[in-house]
Amino acid sequence: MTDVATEKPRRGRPPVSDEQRQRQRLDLSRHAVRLFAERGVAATSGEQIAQAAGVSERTFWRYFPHKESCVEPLLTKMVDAFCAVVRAWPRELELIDHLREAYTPLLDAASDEDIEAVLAVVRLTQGERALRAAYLMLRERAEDTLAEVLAERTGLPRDAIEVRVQAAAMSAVLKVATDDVARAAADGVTRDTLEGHREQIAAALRGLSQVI
Amino acid sequence: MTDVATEKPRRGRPPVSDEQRQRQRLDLSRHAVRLFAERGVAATSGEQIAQAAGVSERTFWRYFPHKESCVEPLLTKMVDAFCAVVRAWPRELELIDHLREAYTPLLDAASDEDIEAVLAVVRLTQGERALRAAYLMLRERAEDTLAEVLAERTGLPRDAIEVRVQAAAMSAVLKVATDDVARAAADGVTRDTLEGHREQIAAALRGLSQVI
DNA sequence: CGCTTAATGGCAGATGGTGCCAATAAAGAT
DNA sequence: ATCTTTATTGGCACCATCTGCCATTAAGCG
Repeated sequence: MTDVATEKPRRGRPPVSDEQRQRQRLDLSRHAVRLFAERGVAATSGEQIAQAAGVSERTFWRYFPHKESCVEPLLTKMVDAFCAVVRAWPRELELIDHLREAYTPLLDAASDEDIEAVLAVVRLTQGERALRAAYLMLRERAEDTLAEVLAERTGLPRDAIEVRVQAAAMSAVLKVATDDVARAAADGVTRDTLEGHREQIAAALRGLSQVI
Repeated sequence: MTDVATEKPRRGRPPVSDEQRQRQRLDLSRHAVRLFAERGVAATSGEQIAQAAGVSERTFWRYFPHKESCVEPLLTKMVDAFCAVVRAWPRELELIDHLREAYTPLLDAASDEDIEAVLAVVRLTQGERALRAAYLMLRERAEDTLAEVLAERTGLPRDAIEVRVQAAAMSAVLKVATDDVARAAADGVTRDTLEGHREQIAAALRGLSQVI
């Protein structure tokens, strides 16, 4: 066998592409979040979300295992952006400096027109327990990515306690700073609020090194 | 009015004491966790938990708003113990030293005969998504307590970003170390595993200060 | 024992979420 | 164009989760 996935005569309807599926999820996500914000999570039924997005309730439940996971597609945008920046962290630079010059995912409007939506979701998680739980789970998944980067950097094994605790701490920094910027953006996102975010992260990192 | 709650002729059946209620919750909690461990969360219905504890399903749902919150009474034991130790942190001591001599909640069997049960729950949260979410929510609530202590110590306001990020980081340290000790205690809790826990926390704290 | 209030249990009902099957859609083969 | 094959969708039945409502019971007190 030269390639495992090579010889496939491929008959019948092909499965939809992964990007296609993600786009569908994102679309459903947007409708769900809008409804969540308007009337709260408890008062929004899966049927209503499905109807708003123009699909049957049954297929809605196929795209999301739980109602609260509707926030994932939007929230991962932010978390993934942070992880990507950390992954690109050059050895010779201090983290704080690297972030200052590379972490602009919220400013880079060209790369993401959902900024307001993402911040709105983060704000929602501050009041809706179910959404907060989903958010925290997402963050913990992201810790694995951070741990991998840190492991490579320090030469320690991926599951060394130092590595994992540092990853968790970095994640905490982003969490606190993000909560703040989301609150600050409650009434309109201005350039200032977004630029303030980087300074928040910087301040948080400085605060972190003062631990003990 | 000398006291707000003073003049109460108190007629009719008195409400049960708070401790009584907590004990009932803890009892339900133990049954629930045992069933969760035996057959998984999804395969355990509220009705079964109620039956095991000898109450009606209706009153079970009055004690716990969600099935997963059954783990709270046991998990708070551990989180609260940590918070209490941090609260007693004397100004003149390094945190790491204070913890070394004061953080023995898991060793102090006299104060808590549920050690094994607590560790079992932590282990459960590592495989059951729903329980993990409840655990993370609990931890985030505890961050407020930690933030309060840190605020008092540093003189900064309770909601200063440095304070909150340090609280989150401390919480992360405990989380990672606790996950480890729970895993280590998978086959029986020995004195060694428990004493190792303090060293885990120490190692984690050292790792934390190396961030950047 | 009556009176008052709190806790409990039972029942109905909406919502969350899954398994199953029929219907439809999208491709290649004939 | 039609047939065959496979993937997605929708509809339906069904169990579990959780809530509101009311009757019943328990616990105190005069």
